[in-house]
Amino acid sequence: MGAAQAPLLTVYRRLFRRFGPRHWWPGETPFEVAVGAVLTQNTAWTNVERAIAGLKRARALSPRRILAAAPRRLARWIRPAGYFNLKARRLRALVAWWAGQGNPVVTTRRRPLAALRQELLGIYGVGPETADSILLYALGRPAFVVDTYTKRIFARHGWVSWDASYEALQRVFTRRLPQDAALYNEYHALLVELGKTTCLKRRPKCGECPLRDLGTLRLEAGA
DNA sequence: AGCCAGGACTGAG
DNA sequence: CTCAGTCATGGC
Repeated sequence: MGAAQAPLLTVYRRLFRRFGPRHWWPGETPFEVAVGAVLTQNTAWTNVERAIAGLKRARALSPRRILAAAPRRLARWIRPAGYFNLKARRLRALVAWWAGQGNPVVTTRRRPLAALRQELLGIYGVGPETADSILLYALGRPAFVVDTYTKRIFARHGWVSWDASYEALQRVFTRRLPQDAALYNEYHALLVELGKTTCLKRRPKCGECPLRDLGTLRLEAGA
């Protein structure tokens, strides 16, 4: 530790200076955050907002209402989020788990992070990123969220390999940063902002990237 | 008119 | 295990 974690904190400070606090996750309650985590899978957030608005308009944004709804109806409410049939099923699976826990924010508080993460991964439609998003942004646990932007940004700078696995990429962060939910919260949000505004897929605006001159960090090799 | 978006599951090899 | 195919709307 010590010197090894410095580069990642430097990256963080640069992003924070550029973009400021992101106030993530957009969502009024932990339950809404968890729902959003499923709805946003491979989907633009603006579409997720419409879907959540649809649920609210139908007064259906609660575990009971979602579990009671017919699949068709649930799918119709979340239609703007895309993949609505698929996501209706995934949502139901997650909400069934959520309701079964009582209030997960309270009931999971003392459970080991790794075990809880494994349990989430066992839910239909919950993969690594969705699980970590729920852990971090709904449950306040220090689970670093890795997404396409994270990989693209770090790989494009040559700091990690393009074919690094999710877990490998996550370890780069968790092994070099303090286990701090507030830090992970802001860090991921900042990476998404950089990804949406600057580190674009086809036409990256590398000239505007605040990380441009950081040089070689070799985050994997040193780990 | 494509391309892209805060992925995950499935079946084939 | 790796990997293409699948799922679908809306913005640019």
